[in-house]
Amino acid sequence: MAKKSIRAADVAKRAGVSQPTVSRVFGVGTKVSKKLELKVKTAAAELGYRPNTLARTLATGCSKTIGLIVSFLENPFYPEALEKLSLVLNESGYHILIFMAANQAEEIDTIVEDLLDNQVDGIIFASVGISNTLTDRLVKENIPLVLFNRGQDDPRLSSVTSANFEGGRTVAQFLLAGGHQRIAHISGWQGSSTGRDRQAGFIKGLKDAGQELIGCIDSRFRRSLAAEATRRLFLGEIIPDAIFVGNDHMAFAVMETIRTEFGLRIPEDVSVVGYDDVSMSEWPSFNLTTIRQPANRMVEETVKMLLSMIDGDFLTVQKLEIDASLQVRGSARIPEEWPNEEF
Amino acid sequence: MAKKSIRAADVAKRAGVSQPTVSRVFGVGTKVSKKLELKVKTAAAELGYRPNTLARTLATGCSKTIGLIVSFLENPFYPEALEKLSLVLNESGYHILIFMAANQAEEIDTIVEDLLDNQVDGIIFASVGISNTLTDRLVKENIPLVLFNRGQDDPRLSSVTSANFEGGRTVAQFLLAGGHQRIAHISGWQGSSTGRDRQAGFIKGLKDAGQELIGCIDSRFRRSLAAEATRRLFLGEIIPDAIFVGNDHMAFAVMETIRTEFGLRIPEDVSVVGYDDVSMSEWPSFNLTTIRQPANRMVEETVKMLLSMIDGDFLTVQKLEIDASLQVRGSARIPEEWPNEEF
DNA sequence: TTAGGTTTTGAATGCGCATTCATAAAATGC
DNA sequence: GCATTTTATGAATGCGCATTCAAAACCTAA
Repeated sequence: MAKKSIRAADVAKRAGVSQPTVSRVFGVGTKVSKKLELKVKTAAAELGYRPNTLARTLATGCSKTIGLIVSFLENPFYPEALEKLSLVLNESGYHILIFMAANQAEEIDTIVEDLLDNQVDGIIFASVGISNTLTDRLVKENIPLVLFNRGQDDPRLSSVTSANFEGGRTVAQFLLAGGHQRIAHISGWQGSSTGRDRQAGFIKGLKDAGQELIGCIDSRFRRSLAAEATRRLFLGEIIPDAIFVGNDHMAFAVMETIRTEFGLRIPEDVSVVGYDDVSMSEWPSFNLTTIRQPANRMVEETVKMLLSMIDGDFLTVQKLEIDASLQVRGSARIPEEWPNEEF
Repeated sequence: MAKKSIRAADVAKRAGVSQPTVSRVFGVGTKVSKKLELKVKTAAAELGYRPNTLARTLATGCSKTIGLIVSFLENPFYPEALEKLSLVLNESGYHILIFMAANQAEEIDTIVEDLLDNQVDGIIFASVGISNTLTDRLVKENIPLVLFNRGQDDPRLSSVTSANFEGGRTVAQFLLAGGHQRIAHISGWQGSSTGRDRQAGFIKGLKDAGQELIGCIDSRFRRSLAAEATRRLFLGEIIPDAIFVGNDHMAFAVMETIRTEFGLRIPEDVSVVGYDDVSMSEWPSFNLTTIRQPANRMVEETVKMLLSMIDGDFLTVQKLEIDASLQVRGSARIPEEWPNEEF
């Protein structure tokens, strides 16, 4: 059907050399005399030759593609990260085989099988967890793997997250400094390290000052659940004067619910703080005070880590936590004495 | 380094058959006696054998992966579409090699080369254009290709869009029926068919009623430009009482600028209508009246079209326009007599 | 029972490239 | 100028699977 593609052998014949020579010209780290190289290159150009990546992969065992499993794409943090990830990986000559996943273990397993069948050189899990048995397999098969924005206890797993615990604590200090007395938390999924750590840090921060949460609801990073949680909080006995929400995506829903369903003002009546600092946070409609999770750096570190694992440096296995600082905007009362470092 | 992988030949030896027999068991449309099939399958299971997709691709010339080039990921329409695309393609047994692109011809060319080197079976361009020379190449090389949410005149190109012209016209009729007198348009990129068609339809709709735009600014689907355009419009001599914005993504910026910078109310002072109906449109903060572009159907049709082209049915080449209806919400004055079909 | 026909199966080959190994060419030393 | 080391090249082989083709096994009918 399609016109037969030109192979290295065709170029070789035209250039009057052997096929391996052509292969060497287009390969990396292989040497050919200037003279032949020129002949080969012109012949290749005349024929419009391009090496077949697949054949190369089959021969070398290295595909220059990495598998990416991502979920929660409705949270703008992930499209943003995805875009950067693509950029950085492409710069390093890697391709991305992408899969969307709900967060079910069996589904992940299937996807990973699929990735392995396709000979990916490494895998990035963006905001998805991995089962123990799957970890066993991947480690045994020596497949480099990094968890992005999600940590797991297993010491064999590398991950890049922000300093979620610290971030949560910072928020607590900020809200306390603002004199809030009735603080609640609408948390991210407690089945995820990010959700747990942010919450734990937050609670710790309150506790250190002798305060306790007046309410804490797991809304699993979902807008609808966050809105529902907000309703429960504001229909309760004690209504909060501050809410820390597990990520920005949910925080927007919380803010809207507070405003439209309860007619309260932000931050006059209620302070809201989020986590992520997605670009939407600075939209005037939200102007959300939030913990800035630097997607750029997280992506860079993720790729760096993965690539060095691919290069065989398994000492790279580590759990990296990127600093996460508070981005003060207008959705939460600003304490008088708060150090105004940001801007 | 990694444990040597088990090949079909290993399974064959263990099952006491030949390698081709194993190949036939795992291939499609190939027959093997029940007896041998069982032996092979148990042997394969015992060894944990999985066929190497790459080798298969090399042998068959069909990779079961499609290349996806996408830009404007900051517009939530595309993450939404991407997610569905992934779902539908995976269901059909296809994988996605994804590339982000700014919209520059040369960059696209490079990406496409890359895709071809990787032997993709087909390509989807999501919201990116394609040059004539590239079209020539792809057509000559017989690479199936579908443009998603972007049309081009070239008769050799397939595309799936919504009925942008009609959509634009509908908005015009809606705003006219609402009695608006000073209507402006902040358009999508006029270098894209979507941007042009929506604008053309809108203008036509106005013209048919004897009205004209009081202002029309190309904001190239970008938030910042849309905000800037809004400022220009509202600082002008005649202040609009209605604005049709080329997509929701920009419309949000327009609404915010109108509210926060000019202190005007929507829809009392100004009506705003968008295009796409991304999920954010129904958030209370925006409650945006907009043209609903059914991502689900568009994705399904795109995949259907692409797959039948891959199956060799090039009669499938066509330009498909999906119906786009108005989703009436609260961001624009609702005419008394407007047929309330939606919900 | 045997000729003719229908399936099944295996040996051989190719997909396009990289790599080992042996040989030829060039460069170096004295 | 010759022996020795270094470098450049080509023939052969393998990556893992699918497919052609011919041989073998199985059926069917008379």
